[in-house]
This record gives sequence, C-alpha cells and structure tokens, in this order.
Amino acid sequence: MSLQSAFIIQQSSLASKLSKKVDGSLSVHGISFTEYMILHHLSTSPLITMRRIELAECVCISASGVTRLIAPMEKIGLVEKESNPRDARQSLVKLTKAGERLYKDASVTVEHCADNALKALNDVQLEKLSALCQKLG
Amino acid sequence: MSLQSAFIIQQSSLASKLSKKVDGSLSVHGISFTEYMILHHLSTSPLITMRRIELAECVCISASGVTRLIAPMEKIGLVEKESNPRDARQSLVKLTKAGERLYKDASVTVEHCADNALKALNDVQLEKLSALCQKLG
DNA sequence: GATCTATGCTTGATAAATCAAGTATTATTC
DNA sequence: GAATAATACTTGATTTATCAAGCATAGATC
Repeated sequence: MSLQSAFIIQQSSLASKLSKKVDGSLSVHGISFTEYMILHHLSTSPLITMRRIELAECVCISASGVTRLIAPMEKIGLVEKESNPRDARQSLVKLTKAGERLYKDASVTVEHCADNALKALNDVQLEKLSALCQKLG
Repeated sequence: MSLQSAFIIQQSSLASKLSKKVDGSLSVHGISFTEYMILHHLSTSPLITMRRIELAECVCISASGVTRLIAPMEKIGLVEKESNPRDARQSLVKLTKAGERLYKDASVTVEHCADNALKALNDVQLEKLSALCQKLG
C-alpha cells in the first residue's frame, strides 16, 4: 500500500474521531459542529452576512444542506434572513446578536476541546502540521 | 483564535473534501468509502475475519452502523457470516473471494485518487504529515 | 447453581445529509 | 426584446448514520 493510500485511511479515522469529540463537546450549547461552522464563517465574514451558496462551499455541504441547517437556526434566532435588492434569487444569512454571543461561548468550548485533542503536539509541530494540510486545501 | 481551534476547522474542511473525492472515485465499483474501509480492515486482518464490534471501532462507526452496512455487502457476496463456537453472541464477518477481488480493484482506484489528491506534497512531506497525524491518533 | 451484570448484536425511531427535480429570478444570445 | 441558458434556492424522496431499547448469551457473584 502506498504512502498516499495509507494516509487517506489514517486521515479518515483521525477526522472521525476529532469531529466526534468536538461535536460532543458542543452539545452543551445545543448546536452541532456543522452549525458551529456556520456561525464561524458568518462571524468572520466582513458583514457577518453570507449567501447560502457561499456557506455551502465553506462548510463543505450541499445547498440543500444549508437550507435544512439554517431553518432551525433561524427559528431560534441565531441567524436571520436578509434579501439582496440587487438579486431577488438570493437569500442572505446574517448573524444575529444572539448568534454572535453563542458563537463566542461555543468557541471557548471548542478551544478547550481542541487543546485537549491536540495536546500530543506542541505549537511548533502543530504549525508544521497545519502548514502541510494547507498545501492540500 | 488559537492554533488548536484553527487547526480543527482546517482539518474538518480538508477531511470533507478528501473523503468526498475518494467516495466519488469508488462509485465505479459500487461501494462507498465506508464499505471500502470495511474491506480494508478485513483484508488486513490475520484471518480475514473480524467481529462486528472490532469493525465498528476500526471504521469509527457504531455497532448498529456495522449491522446496517454489512447486510447489503453480505447480500452481494462481498462478506459472509461466521459464528464463533466459543461465544454464541458473536457474529463474525469474513471476507469472501469476491470481496477480496473487489478490494484489490478498488484499492487501485483509491491509489490513483490519493495520488491525485495529495500531489501537492512530496513523499518526505507526506511522511512528516503522516507522522504528526499518528501522534494524534 | 440462581441471580445479576456485562457483552454482542439487532431493530425502530430519528437526524443529517444527499440527489434530482422544480420554481423563481437574472444574464445572455440571437 | 423574446427565447434560452444559468444561477440561487427549496422540496420530496432516499441514504446513511445515530441513539435508545431490546434480546440472547456469557461471565461474575453470592
């Protein structure tokens, strides 16, 4: 088995474990990791507003995935719908104050969880790892 | 945002993309990446036979996930059920000749896909990356 | 050796994602 | 400027996973 194939398999297992850890830790905030990712990308976006298609791209899910994910988040007031006067097809998603607050709280949890999950590596190693992953993105 | 949190987010996105690539490439063989992983772990197991719980652990899915994943694989003859005379609770899963053949064919595909997806790194870099991931496992 | 607990697995209900098809709007082309 | 194509999004049907509960068997304890 090649280095490449072996890495794909190793990576898949690692990703499963990491995402399950984070997902579990986020359950105290009542959101999933995917929902956290939505909040994250919105909050780092200049106008804390994004198109659904951009969100889909960032979070690596389909457009219909975004529709189904956003609906309950809107219902509990984490995000709100905005329309683009220039293009009536678009349905923009904007982070609310409540959403921003939850994102900050959840980020503390993610931080702790990440620290714990990655404690086998020091900062230099983690930077190296991150740089190598960067090249694959 | 800490190095650790940033890495978790980066990693999640990378994992999504990689697994979708591999999954797509495997579709010509009529199996998913998860099914490939089952075949992989069985084929590298000493007796090409494993307990369902071991498979669940290796593939990072639940026990019921294994039950539901194996059923169709058994129906099309990739694996077969065996019982353990020492423990009637267990239901062992054994790779068939057909399963072995499919695994070999699919592995060629995975190989190509992996080479392509990881071509941004040379062997030294990939080994370094793999070694760092190893520490996180 | 009867009872109690733990293990291995399956099943029903549910959640989260996908795809394919549909609708509405915008952009392009002739 | 009407017809065609492309884009943004939603919806119904389906897939793939989960969890909780259940059943059967094994092991531990008294």
